[in-house]
Amino acid sequence: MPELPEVETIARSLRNAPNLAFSPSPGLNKRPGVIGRTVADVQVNWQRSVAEPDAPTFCERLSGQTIAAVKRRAKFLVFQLDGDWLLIHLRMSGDIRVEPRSGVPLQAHDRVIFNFKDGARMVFNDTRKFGRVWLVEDPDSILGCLGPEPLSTALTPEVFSRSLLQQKRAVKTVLMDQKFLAGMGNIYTDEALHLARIHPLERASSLEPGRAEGLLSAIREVLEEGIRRNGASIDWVYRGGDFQNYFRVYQRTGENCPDCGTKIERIVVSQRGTHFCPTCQPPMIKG
DNA sequence: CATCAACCCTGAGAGC
DNA sequence: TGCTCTCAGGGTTGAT
Repeated sequence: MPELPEVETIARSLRNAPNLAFSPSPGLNKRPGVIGRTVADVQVNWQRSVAEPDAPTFCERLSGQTIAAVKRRAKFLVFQLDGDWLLIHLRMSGDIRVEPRSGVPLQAHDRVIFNFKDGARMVFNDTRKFGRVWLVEDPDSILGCLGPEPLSTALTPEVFSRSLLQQKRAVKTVLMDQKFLAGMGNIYTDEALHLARIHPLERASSLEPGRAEGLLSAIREVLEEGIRRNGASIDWVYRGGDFQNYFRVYQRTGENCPDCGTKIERIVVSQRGTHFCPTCQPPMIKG
């Protein structure tokens, strides 16, 4: 599922020069981007993929607007247009393609198709239909409640530690709370907790400053490695990344811990499959 | 406020 | 081989 590194990878490819040639399987840095392209019309194949406004208004208002910039905030793709902002959340199975409008057939699960005036199109494909698109005047109406970006220098170890100390919930639950920290998902949370040698069920408030700082470093390390490897390609959505080959614990239940060899265990935390090493990440002894 | 379960969906994988 | 069944999973919503 796309988390911060996957969305960042897609955002970067969308910022590539728009005049690159379309070819069957180009590397991520050779795919044509969308900056400067103008929307001609929009086709919605699944109404519920459009969160706001209603689908007909969404299509009508987008027509004629030009993409000025593409950014990422948390797991959102953020497109700055002429007056409005287009937001896309890929959720579990969403993906974005940029391709020619003619000569290339649409695919199964193509939900929203943005046709550009220059003959290209951007396609939002989403097998499980969990993803959403928004068209809003003020992006903060959707993004305003998000917590800090984990890679931002504004998030200092001191700030992070102080925030954790105020949270009684399990540390994994807290890290995945988008209001607390923006962009972490199940994969990178499990990976970061293993790297930091912290049990996923430990109360966040029990992490003293030293371990909180270690946790922030681990979060940044796994996110940066994910971005460096162009994200992870799993859930049958191939995005060109290969971080899935370097998971320490995620979906490795019963396999050996890369650090100590103990069998990786799986539990459920906040309704999410959670993978950890019982030796490297021992439960806190209350005292 | 914290916690928890249901919900939205599809297809992979298991079981038969 | 092919059918049916179970389940994962991000984020939202509603119940406890």
